[in-house]
Amino acid sequence: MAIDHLDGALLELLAREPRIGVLEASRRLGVARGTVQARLDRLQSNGVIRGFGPDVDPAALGYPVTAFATLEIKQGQGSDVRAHLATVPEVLELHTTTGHGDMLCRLVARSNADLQRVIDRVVGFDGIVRASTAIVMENPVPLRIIPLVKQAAGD
Amino acid sequence: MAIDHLDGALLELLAREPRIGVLEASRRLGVARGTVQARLDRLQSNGVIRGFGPDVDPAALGYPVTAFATLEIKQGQGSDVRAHLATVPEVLELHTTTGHGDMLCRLVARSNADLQRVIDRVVGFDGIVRASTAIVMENPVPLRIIPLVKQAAGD
DNA sequence: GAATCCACTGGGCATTATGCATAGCGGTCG
DNA sequence: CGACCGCTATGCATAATGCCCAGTGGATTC
Repeated sequence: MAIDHLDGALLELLAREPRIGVLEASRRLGVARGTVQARLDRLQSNGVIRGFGPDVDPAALGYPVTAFATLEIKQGQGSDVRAHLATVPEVLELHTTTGHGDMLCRLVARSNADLQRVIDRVVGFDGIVRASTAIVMENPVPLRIIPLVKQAAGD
Repeated sequence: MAIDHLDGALLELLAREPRIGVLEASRRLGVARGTVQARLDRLQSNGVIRGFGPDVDPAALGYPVTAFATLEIKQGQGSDVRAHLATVPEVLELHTTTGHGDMLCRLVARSNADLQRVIDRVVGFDGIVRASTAIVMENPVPLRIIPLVKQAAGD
């Protein structure tokens, strides 16, 4: 669970050059191959590393528009709405939250016009009372984890 | 840019079993090794595949609390605020948006109490007028891309 | 219709990485 | 003090990689 400095360096290295193997990583870090292998195994069974899935850019797939929708749900309809949203490919992520809305989801679309279609599909469902959408213009900080890893490693 | 069915199957396979190599992938897909290699190269130079970075779970790192904060920014202070937020490790992601707020950011924290510290650090900056935070309770749909890939591949 | 292009196939080859096992070497802790 | 643990270092058989090439089938072009 706790991450030491070597784990942090390993994660950072993997994040920067994901295609390197265990051997190459051990050379870069200046430790033995077995050590890297053991750390990697531990990080994965710990759940710190969930996987190495390909990082796919929706924009390159033809979905350059991203938006966040806050949804208000009719009482007791939560699980129906979850199931409904899970069937929409353009829903990349869904959270239930505290605060003014009940759910927050990340959407992508082919264009601003297409976003209307996506939103209609998302909110065209009985349990959803209201939706408010924020279209993403810029993404100054893309999803990142390294700064947090460094903080977790350096304490 | 356009994704065909083989590309889709390859992406799906890589997402499910990221550690397999080119050879194994070619066996699974029933195509020649060179084909898989060529597709992978193309997908990467296309930008469809950004990389294969390790998927790190903040919760396993000791940050089990996730929240989304909507920020209202003083006119003209945008770039200062962006720079400020980029220095906070707990800010995993930052977007500028249309709508009621001006920015939306994803935060993590060690606990609900710790979230207060993070928020204080985030909003303790001159250009930020107001912040409203939604704490994530559940994550029924974790960040996913496969359904979208399938849709992009199957048209 | 014929020539051309292109992606895919299937094979070969040298180099490199992997998985697995071994033994030695400091540390820490009961 | 002895046991344990993580790291180092090395060896070896197996497997994957990067790179090469010649051939084939389908689509495009002239």
